[in-house]
Amino acid sequence: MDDAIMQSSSSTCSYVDKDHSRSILHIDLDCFYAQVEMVKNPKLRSLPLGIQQKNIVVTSNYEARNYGIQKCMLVTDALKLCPNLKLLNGEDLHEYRAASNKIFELLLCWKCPVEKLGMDENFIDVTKLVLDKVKTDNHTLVGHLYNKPSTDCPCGCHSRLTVASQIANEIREKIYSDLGFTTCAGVAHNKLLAKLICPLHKPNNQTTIFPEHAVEFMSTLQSVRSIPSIGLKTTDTLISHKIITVSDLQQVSLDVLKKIFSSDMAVRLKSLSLGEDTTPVKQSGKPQSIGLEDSFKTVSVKSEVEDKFSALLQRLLVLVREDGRIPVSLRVTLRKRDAKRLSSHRESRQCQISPSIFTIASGTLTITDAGQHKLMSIIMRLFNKLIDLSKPFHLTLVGLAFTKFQERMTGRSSIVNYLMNDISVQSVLNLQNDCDTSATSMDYSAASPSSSTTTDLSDGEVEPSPKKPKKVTWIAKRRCLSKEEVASPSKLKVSELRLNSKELEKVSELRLNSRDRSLTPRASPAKDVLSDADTMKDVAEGGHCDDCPSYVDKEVFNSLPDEMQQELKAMWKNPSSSEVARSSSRMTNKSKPNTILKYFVPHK
DNA sequence: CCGGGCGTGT
DNA sequence: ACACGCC
Repeated sequence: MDDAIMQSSSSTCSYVDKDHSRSILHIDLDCFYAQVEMVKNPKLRSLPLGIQQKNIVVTSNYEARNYGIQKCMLVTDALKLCPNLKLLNGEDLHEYRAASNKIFELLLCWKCPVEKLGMDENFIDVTKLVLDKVKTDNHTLVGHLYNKPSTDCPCGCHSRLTVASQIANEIREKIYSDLGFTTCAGVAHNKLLAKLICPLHKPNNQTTIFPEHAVEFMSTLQSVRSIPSIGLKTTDTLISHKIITVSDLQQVSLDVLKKIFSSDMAVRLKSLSLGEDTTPVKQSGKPQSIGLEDSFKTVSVKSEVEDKFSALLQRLLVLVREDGRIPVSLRVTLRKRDAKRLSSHRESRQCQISPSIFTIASGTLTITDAGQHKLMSIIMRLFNKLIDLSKPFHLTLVGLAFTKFQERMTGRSSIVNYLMNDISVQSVLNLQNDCDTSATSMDYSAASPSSSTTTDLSDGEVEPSPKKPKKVTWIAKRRCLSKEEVASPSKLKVSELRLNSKELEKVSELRLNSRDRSLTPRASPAKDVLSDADTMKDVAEGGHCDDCPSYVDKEVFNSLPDEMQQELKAMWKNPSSSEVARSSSRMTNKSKPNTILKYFVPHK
C-alpha cells in the first residue's frame, strides 16, 4: 500500500491533507566548540568550560551550564556565576571547521543529501534509505517520540519515521565511535519539524515527531521568533500586529497576513506556523564565499587600516589555499562608528579580480608577493571608495571576503554548460581561458591533454542521452584545471566534453572564424572590475553590444540553435544567474557564479 | 565592546 | 549593495 501511494507523481498522500513522504533528520552537535576542545583534551571534560571569543562566552560545556552559563554571555557575567570557569579562546576556527568537515564527510557515507547549516548542524534527507529498509526492519522507534500516535497514518509515515529514527541512531553512534562527538537528532517529515524537535531531549539524544502532531507541537512554541527564518525584523513586524506566539500566527487569517507581508511571505509564514515546510535538503558543497572580519574599538588612520587589511589578507589566503579554488571577486567590508546606530551597519564594495593573481603550482593554489601587493592595492582602492580620506573617519570593523570562485563546471543539462567546460567554447566565444598567458600557464599545459587528443566519449552514467556516444576530436590549447584535476590529470572527465556532430560543426566554424584574432585574457567589461591600471584601460575598450558581445561572430551566433542563442544571451546579460552557472543536480540547487567569460575579451 | 562567518532575497 | 537570517 505504501508503495502505491508513494508512486503517485505528486508524491502527496491521498488519504491525508499533506505530504508525509520524506524522512528528514536534523543532527546537531552538543555544545560544539566545547566538545571539540574536550575531545582534544579529555581532562577538560570534568571542568566547567567556556569558549571565549573577544569578550563573549560563545558556548560552554554542560558542566558549565550547571552554573547557569548561557550562550553568548559576557565573560564578566559568566565568571560571576562560575569563578572557576575554565576559558579557552575560540577565535581561531580552524580546528572547529576541520571537525565540522569530518562530521559532514561522515554523513556523506549514507549516500543521502546532506545540508550543512553552520558548523554544528546538518540536515540529511534519508527518504530513500528509509524506503529500502521499511519493508524488512522491525519497526521499533529509537529515542524519544514527541507524542504517541492515536491512529496509524494511512500513508505509512509512522513506519517510515520509525525507521528514520533507527537510521538517526545509527548515524549518531557512528559519529561518536569514529569522532567522539555526541549529538542530538530530530526526526520528522520536513526540515522545520526535524530542527525544532531536535533539541527536545538534550544532550546526546534524539526525538521523533509524527506529522499529526505538528500543529499541536508548533503551538507549544512561545514566540514566533522560535521558527527558523523568522528573525528579529519579521518578529517585530508580527508583534506590532499583535501576533506574538506561534499559536497567534496559526490563527490569523492568510488575508490578514497578506496585508502585512508579500503574498509569498504570508503563505510561508502561515505554513511554518502549522509545521509545514516543503523546502528540500540541499546538498552542501564548497562555500559561496570565504571571508574574515575583525572588529575593534576604533581605527582612524589609514596606515592602521592598511595593517588590519594586510593581517586579514594573510589569514584569508591560508583559507583560500585550503579551499583550492581560485577567487575571482573580492569584497571589502567596513563598519563606521555611528552614534545613531548601535548595531552593525556595514558597508561594502566589491570588484572582480584577475585570476592571474593566483597561480597553481603542483596542485596547490599559491600567490606571489607581487600578487599579494596587487591584492592590497585593490583592497585599498575599494577602501577609498568607502571612505573619504580627506575627512576623519572612525571604523569599528573591517572585513575581507573572496566571493566568487573560478570553478570547473559540471552541469549536465546545458549545451553551453559543456561548451564552457572545455577549450572549444573558449574558441567559440573567441575566448581563451588559460588563467594567464605569462608565467603561470606552464602548470596547466603539463597536466592538460596534448594539443590534439582523441577522446572517447562513452559515458552512459553521466547523461542519459538517447544518442549513441561518439568519438570526437577536440583541440585543446590550455585549460584551467581544478586542484583535483591538476593533482590527477586522469580525472579529466571526458563526459564534460560531449558534443554532438551538429554542435561540433558550429564549434569548428566558430573556431575558424576566430583564428586570426589575437586573444589575450583581459578583465571584464563589467563596471566593477578593478584590478590594476592595465585592466581598467581595457575595460573601457571591451564591451557588449546590444545582443551579444562584440567579440562574438554575429553570423555564426545566429546560425546556432535558438535554445543555445537564448542561453548565451542570458549568460551575457547575467552570467551569475544563467543555466550555465548551475552545478549538477547532485550539488546545491543554488546558482553558482560563473565569471570565466567576464575575464576574457579580445585584446586590441 | 554585539563575535565571526556564512547564505538568501531584493 | 544591501538587509536580513542562521549558528
